[in-house]
Amino acid sequence: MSVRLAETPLIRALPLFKEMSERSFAAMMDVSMLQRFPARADIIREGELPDFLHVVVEGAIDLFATRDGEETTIDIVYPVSTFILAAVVRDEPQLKSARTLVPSQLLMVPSQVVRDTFKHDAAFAHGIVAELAARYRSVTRVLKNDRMLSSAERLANWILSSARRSGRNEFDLPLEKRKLASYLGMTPESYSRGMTALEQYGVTSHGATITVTDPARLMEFAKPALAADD
Amino acid sequence: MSVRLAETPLIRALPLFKEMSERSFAAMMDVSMLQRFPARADIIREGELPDFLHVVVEGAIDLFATRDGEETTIDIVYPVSTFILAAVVRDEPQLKSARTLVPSQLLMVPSQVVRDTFKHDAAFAHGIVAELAARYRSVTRVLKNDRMLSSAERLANWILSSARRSGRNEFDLPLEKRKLASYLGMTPESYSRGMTALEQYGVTSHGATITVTDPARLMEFAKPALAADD
DNA sequence: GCCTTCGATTGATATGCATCAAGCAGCCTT
DNA sequence: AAGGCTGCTTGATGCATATCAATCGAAGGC
Repeated sequence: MSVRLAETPLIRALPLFKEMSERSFAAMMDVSMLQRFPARADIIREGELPDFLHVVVEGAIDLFATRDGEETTIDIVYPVSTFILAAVVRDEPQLKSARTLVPSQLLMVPSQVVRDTFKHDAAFAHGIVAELAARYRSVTRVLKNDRMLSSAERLANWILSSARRSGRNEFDLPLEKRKLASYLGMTPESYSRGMTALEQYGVTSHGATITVTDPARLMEFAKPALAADD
Repeated sequence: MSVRLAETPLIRALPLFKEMSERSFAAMMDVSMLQRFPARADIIREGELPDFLHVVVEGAIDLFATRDGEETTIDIVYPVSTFILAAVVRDEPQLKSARTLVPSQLLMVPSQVVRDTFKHDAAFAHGIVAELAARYRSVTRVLKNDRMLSSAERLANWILSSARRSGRNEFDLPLEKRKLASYLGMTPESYSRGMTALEQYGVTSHGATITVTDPARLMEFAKPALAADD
């Protein structure tokens, strides 16, 4: 049940945990678990109270909402970051479900421990504030994009940020196209058509590889004023 | 420039400020301002760095995003609560603009002071965490509604929460219909048509007064699984 | 009390995107 | 190498909602 500190350098380095005292961190790890899950494993379900704060150590997590059997992907989380922090600190029902996209390793910190620790360790509280604020801004951006951009523009903006993140003009899709489509708030069909539409704006794709051949042209189309900072 | 403590009981009672030490609170008020604005006054503009954390003491604030001259209302804030907290704690550009909807009174706390105080006053840090988490969940809900509900369903859900909040089956619109429409992510025309469509589900409206004549029927239509808690 | 103005409504039309329905291609299995 | 599964693409159609345009109606000014 307990996690050895030797296994945690990546976690310790997270903004959320970096500044907290060695003592609280050790105590927290002592009651946490590091667990492996296969691909497509259900991790948490919408509507339930959060038992654990989760940290993605390895793999990828799909955060999605359900209604009438329909799903929409709200966020996709990669190492090393956390999910359902807000539900944990408020101890309120989760608004999203989570499942692994690929085989993943998760650190699970009992949520009561998170709440207790953040009351006693100021540095941890600051980490939580920074993380929550960043996430808040991120959802806000998604909402703005959904409301004000066409599906092709959202796609273009996503390609631009992915290229920027990778530091190159060519990169591979880190997930299924259908998931990406859902994440961008559109159907797989619309994603596909959007992609062909973007060809005239300096994007080509072969299989899972996307190449930005004319970044300036693409930016002109995407008008990435809204694009990301954090 | 400074705010006298006698003027602040409402602010002091806010979850955000309630638990903090008298000393930090007094110091914070000492460098804050209480200011009145007429209706439709611009308060902050998207893209700028936050100079102040704002608290709506009186009136109503429209938080909106702009693009190509188009606007969409992201949130509407009533007394007594805060806005642009996330941008303040991260000291990053605001993602939304704000303007008064009606004559309003705002408390303005210099953002550097907010950041300093939350480093020294643990109780204030906790308040910020709770507030941020609540807001995060609230945007998440809006996003889910936008993605998964039809415009009429969003409207129905909004009516149900408004009725619940007012404690009665009849209530008055607290703002222009066009603003409400934008807030719900639709045009004024769609709002209007949505309203007539809801008549067969137990809602009538005359002018700015909305009456839920058959709550059960309306709930059946709205399927308010996603509705609010906080 | 009438006129002006601005928002709300209603109607007609347009369009973006979803949905439905086949094809198609890569990949795994045998 | 053949078959079949799965996910991607492409085409045809439909629907929800935006857009455009006109009328209506209430609130405020003169």
